[in-house]
Amino acid sequence: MFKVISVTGHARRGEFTCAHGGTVHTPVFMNVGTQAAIKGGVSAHDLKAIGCQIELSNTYHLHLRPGDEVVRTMGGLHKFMDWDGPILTDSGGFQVFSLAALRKIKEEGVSFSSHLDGHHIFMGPEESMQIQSNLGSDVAMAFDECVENPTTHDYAKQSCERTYRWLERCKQEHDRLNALPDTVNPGQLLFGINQGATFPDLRIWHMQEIAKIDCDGYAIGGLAVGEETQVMYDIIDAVEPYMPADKPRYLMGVGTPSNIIEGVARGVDFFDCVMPARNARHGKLFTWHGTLNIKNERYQTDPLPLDPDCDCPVCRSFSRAYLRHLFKADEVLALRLSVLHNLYFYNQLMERIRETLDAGTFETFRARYSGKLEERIAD
RNA sequence: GGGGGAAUUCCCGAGUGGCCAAAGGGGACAGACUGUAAAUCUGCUGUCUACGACUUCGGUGGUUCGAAUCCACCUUCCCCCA
Repeated sequence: MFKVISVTGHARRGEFTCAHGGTVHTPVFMNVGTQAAIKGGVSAHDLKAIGCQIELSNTYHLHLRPGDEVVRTMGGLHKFMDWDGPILTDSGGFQVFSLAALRKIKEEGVSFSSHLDGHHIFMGPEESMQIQSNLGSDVAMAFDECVENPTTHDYAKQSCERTYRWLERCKQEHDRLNALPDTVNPGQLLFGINQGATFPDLRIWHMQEIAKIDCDGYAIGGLAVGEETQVMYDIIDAVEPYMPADKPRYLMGVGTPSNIIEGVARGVDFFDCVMPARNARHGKLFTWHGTLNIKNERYQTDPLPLDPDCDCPVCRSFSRAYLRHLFKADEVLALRLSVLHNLYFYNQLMERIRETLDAGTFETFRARYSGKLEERIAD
């Protein structure tokens, strides 16, 4: 269920509820735990402490390991990872893009060579739905093709027409599985995904078509894959008027803090991105004053917390000098603390966005921070 | 006391006459990262008035058109025998 509480320009405040957890307040950032774990040694238990409302896991990866049947046997993803909040599963569509060298696309679906051992895997709309049903996530994503950038209009057209046909099959299979007596999560929702590369005409056509299929939410996929940032914003602007206003909107895989602020301003409700976790593991940390690379020599004897304006568990306790030391000494704690901080920052960013939307000061917030939060911290 | 071996750029370690400012690791320094094949990948690591020049391979002195590489002595370290 989704309810729009208020609209400021195009930006929306909303409430989302699903089979698990309480109310998800949107706009929201989904914390990414691809393999039922946040990389860097962060467990589902830690998610609460860093303000995570909803977690995201991956169909392809969990199908390969441990296997969705295993997860089903263990009672579903929520029990398996001991997270009782909402879980959205990505469909494997992104792996059609990221594992391009290892797959072949046909109308029926996609053949992959497992990146783990090379064995043959077939995944089409039905398989993706079955796996996500076994995982028991709260939101299943439609199986789509995330097209690489750049591409031709011809290919993008052919691809998003196929993705449309795949959504019809996803919807049918999803409804069938949800109705089975022993399904893991009968309340599982389905989100459709808009494609069309960087071509507004295809994007709009595709959005209009998938809106006719009754999904519980709609995502914009295939962006932030190498195109200029402004192109991404332009596509969102073009598609947004055609997205059902009463359904949640999810901008997949995005993005930087500024991308998120700009996405919210354009009417997006859900985001997810590996960036905060991956950058954290690589020592690049977000603060309200800009980014910093904690491994840099300048922090060797810096007694300040990562961000003096952050009240996350890491900033409350540890100095930059200590964090830097942990990185230089290859301690896994460096990864854990950094990931906790960056995810807290992202979750806090969303909270500030929601607060300023409620207070009517979002545009001030946007003007102050959009385009700024990725810049290197000033001395 | 006798015999043998070794000293290379921050570290380890290749290199035994020109293709050597010197392989390869490591470390240091810096950068990238957008629905995670990423605790990964990339660059850089003698000096400079920098597509060229200069100074380096324990020290000094030789041989040679040319030496990190050959010779002599010196210094330091390691191993074996007493």
